[in-house]
Amino acid sequence: MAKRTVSIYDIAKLAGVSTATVSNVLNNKGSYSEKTKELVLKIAHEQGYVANFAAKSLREASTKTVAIITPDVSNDFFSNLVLQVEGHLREAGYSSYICNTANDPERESSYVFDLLSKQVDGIVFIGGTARVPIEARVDVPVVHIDHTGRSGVRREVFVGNDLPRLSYDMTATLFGHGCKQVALASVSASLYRTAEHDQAAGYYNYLQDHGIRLDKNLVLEGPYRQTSLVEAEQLVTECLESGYAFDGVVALGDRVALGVANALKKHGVDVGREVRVIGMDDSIYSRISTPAISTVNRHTSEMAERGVQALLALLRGEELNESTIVIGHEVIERATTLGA
Amino acid sequence: MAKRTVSIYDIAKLAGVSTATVSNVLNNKGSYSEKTKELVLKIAHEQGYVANFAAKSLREASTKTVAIITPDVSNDFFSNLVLQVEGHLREAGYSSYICNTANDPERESSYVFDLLSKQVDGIVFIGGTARVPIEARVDVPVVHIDHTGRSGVRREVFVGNDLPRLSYDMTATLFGHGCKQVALASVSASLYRTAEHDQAAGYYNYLQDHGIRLDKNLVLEGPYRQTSLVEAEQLVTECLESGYAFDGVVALGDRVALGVANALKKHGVDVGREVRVIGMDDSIYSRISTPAISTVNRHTSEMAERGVQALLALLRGEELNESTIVIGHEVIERATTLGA
DNA sequence: TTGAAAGCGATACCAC
DNA sequence: GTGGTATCGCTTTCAA
Repeated sequence: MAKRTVSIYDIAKLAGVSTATVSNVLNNKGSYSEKTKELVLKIAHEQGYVANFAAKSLREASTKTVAIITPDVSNDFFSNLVLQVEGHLREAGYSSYICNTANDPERESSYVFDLLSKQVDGIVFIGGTARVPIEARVDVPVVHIDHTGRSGVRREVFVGNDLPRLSYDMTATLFGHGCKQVALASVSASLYRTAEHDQAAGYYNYLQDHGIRLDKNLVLEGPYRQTSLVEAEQLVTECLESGYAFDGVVALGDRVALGVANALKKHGVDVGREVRVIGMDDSIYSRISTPAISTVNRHTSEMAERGVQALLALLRGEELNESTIVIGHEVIERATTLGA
Repeated sequence: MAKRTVSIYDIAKLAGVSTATVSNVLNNKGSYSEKTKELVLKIAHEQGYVANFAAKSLREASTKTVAIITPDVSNDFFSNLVLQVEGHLREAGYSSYICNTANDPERESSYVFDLLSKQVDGIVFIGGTARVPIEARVDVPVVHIDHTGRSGVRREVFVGNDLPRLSYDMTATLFGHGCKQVALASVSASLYRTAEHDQAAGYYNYLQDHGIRLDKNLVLEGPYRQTSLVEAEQLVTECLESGYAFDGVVALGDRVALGVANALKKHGVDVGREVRVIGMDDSIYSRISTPAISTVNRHTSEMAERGVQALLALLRGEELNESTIVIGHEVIERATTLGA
């Protein structure tokens, strides 16, 4: 701790060699004698040398860092994706900035500028909008995971489920159990409706395909005010107290489903028999609640993996032949639809 | 997009001024005429200029960035802390690296080296160990939130609850309700036992203070294998099936408490009346489960706030007169102890 | 008010 | 196998 910071230059002087040689040794590049190598390494270690990342990045015009931008890391659907993406990137030698926008579009765009300044090599959006500020000249590759909408960036790829189909399957599951009046429950931030819109589509499509008349009183939509759980509970309570009847609920999210189930339970409804409920995400919420909530596994591991694969390919400068990667999904039935 | 990247030099040339002036204008420093300012700003905007952070950091030997190291961002106790810390830092003009160690000590120490290389201005540890690798010459300030154990860093401060006292209060709550046989349930990674050790202490202390004999069969400790919830469920099940009786459980964590409650419910026990359970963290789990779980609010907002305050003070070069900041806590009683 | 130039730490080309 | 040196983009003295 003699000097404020020990640089490659200090090592060079101490070892009696040039900075070029030190750099070579430290990076396993070029050529040097075994003897020099050992000496340099020894001194570097003794001095507690740590490479200055800023200098390296400046010189190389690359940071080996990518940004992961997500609306809410405290939501475990997103946090799991973030963690997996981060893990795969790490294996590939990339560090990640994890950026939480708290569903705030302004923050999302301010992050983009900030990250551009930080010279990230790529950006991964998880959830939220695909709203890259147009003034921002993003020329790094961008991957959108569970995202909808275009952003106008040159090199970008979308990875996610077929959302209309996913909710179609949810709806079909309920009708398949003999439900006659199926409600839709959705809680979302108004500014971020694109994904919810796609998700709701499957519900509408199913009704249409089967000649079932849409009852707008059974479309329970609310803003994301407090937590989706509480919000959903309220929506269902209001609906019940208005006297509307239903025997099935397609809930766009497990937390929403949990809120729905809670409201029903409080009204003495036997969830799973009298009213069937299906959520989406296969989160821990759906597993721990009683009764256990039927849901849809969205194959997030695959999303993360394919997303990172695509990003790495773009980073390598490869051209991708598909700009949209569709990930499968799977309905998981539990007590709230099986009634077991 | 004519050039690969537009630098301060390009702006200077276009505006017919020097880089020094451009730098001044862009940073509101030094002095310049209103006219120059407007011209520079206009050109910078036109060219889509974005400051190169690496160059700036290199020059200033400061990154205005701090690292937040945490064992598990998918645990909402930690993720909430992380988010709050990040928010406060952001307000103070600092960016954050969020680093997830996945409870892996190797990763924790590799992060430290990595971050040192990235020239972070400070480090915030949340949860986990306080194990800063001794070979690492950390001379940036370090704040430990909900952490125990010293690390040997020069400028560091600890912020957290009085854990022995916290669990003492939990235990007291159960005995206060007339419980006679109170068990302790704890799930933790063996490598990270320091915090759990402190937490368990309160339970032991209470028994000792009140002349209650410790029954080791009622100490339910398990490793963190799958999830603490499942693990706890298993521990309690085993205990019940071995024929040990208890009428109260101090669970070190809400997820643990939830697992305990689930196991009891499955065995037909009326949780809250026959057996009282108290968890810790006041997480969403304790609120959404039925019956609602009694818990301890650990004042995480205050932890985050005081922690960041301390870090900022250290960053400013101030000397702190206290190296340990104790945050209060509060028992929140719900159905699992009130039996309502 | 403005500018010339040094220097932060690392890399890489090109001589030797 | 080794070393001198220009360079990345920016900030900051010190002069003008």
